[in-house]
Amino acid sequence: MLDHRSVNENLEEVKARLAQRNAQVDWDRFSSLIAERSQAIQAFEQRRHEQKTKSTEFGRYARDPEEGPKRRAELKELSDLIKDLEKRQGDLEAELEEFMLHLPNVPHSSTPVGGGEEDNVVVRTVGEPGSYDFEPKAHWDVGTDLGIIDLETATVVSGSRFVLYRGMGVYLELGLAMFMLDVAREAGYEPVMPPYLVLRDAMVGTGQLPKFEEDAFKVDDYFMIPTAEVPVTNMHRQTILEEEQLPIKYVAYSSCFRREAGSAGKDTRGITRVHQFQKVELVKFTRPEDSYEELEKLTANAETVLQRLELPYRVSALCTGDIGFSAAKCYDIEVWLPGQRLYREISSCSNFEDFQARRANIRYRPAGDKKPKTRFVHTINGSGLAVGRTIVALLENYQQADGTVTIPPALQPYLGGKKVIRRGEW
RNA sequence: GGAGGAGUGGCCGAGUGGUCGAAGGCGACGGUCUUGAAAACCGUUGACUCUUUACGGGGUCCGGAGGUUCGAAUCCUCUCUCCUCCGCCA
Repeated sequence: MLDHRSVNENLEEVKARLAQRNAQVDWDRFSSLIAERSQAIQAFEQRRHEQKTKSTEFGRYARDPEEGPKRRAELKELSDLIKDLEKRQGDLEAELEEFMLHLPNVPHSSTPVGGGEEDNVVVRTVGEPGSYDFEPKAHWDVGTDLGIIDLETATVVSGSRFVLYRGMGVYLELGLAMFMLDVAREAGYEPVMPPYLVLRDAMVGTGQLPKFEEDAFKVDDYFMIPTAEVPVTNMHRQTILEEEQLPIKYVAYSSCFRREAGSAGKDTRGITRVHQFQKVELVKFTRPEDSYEELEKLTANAETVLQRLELPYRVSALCTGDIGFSAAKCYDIEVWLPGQRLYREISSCSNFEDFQARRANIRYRPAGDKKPKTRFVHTINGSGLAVGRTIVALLENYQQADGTVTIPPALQPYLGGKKVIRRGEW
């Protein structure tokens, strides 16, 4: 959420910046809300002050047969008026809050300006796509032939857009997760396994709600997490941290659940877009002045996984038209998939600045000075990595002509020393 | 699920209708004293928000929401969380 005061102070600039990300905003409504709210608050507070003064004074006259009833009646009238004023103030504040919750974040100055995916900027390409003396297959063929990905059975059990891993597919999933956790641990992240069901407030805190409710699965009053970013970022909601604690770094392993509303027909083959997948997520809480440096580091931490797995990839800076609702800056890490001959997103690393912190009310107290005012932290997160898509990348990049898949050395210790995945072996 | 109990400032803990944002203690910070430190003593010490160039002046918040009242930390209703006992359970 943006701060309505600073938006109001920099109105023209914010208008222009949000227009770059194609946000439709009723700015006239914003301006009138600001004015009405301020007016309502002042009216209420003025009367409230009057009431406090007179009520205290009333104590002296309460039992006076002359003054008592007279003053009581007068105060009753004032009290009724105040109730109306208070309600009006509350209504306006709620309306402004609702308005602000629907505004996306302002893109950072380093975010490329552009209308859509085609305007994203590749900032680096790492590793060379391998060469194959046969036609590399897509992962759905490789995985199905090996018997480690069973899409047909998943459909029987749960319908479309689900995956069922079996045999070595299971160990691949868990081994990769452990490997990624270790990479993050080396970089100083504390491991977390969060709840998969969260309160509505948590979803509002990280920006999934109220605007994107149709994207989430709901169970009773709970929401199923679309990413561990939600429970992990909200670990510190409504709290004031000490500056010495920052940066706080967590790595979480969790399943993620997404409706994939609005992506009908997109990526229907294979396991790149399913309703449930697992992901290792990196989350940081930092001082504002450090957040962009920390974003670079976090992105590098995610890249380490690909480098050790020796998978070719590239990193793109998303443009203003393609960036997520809550993000000010975002890098996508895309892994090369020879079977499909394309780069596919495997991680998305974003700096939200204080956008989430303001929603979830996550602050810190600067060290040093006598009476430091609390400030909002900056939050950063990124996948490190999406496990399912990493399996996709391994299957497509390490497939052999005979249908087997070799396991990169860095991962072998996590798979009991196994070097090759063969059909029927687990 | 049933029966009790409890939620107050960074922490502990008083406070059952008015002058309470809230005693007292601890902690932290500043100062006096000291060669230095400790002790002692004095002082400061919540968040948010409106208004103001500034100085300042208001308002809100005692788990949350609503209600009663001229006036609520205090009374009422609902709700959330935690603790104890019983039941159930991976």
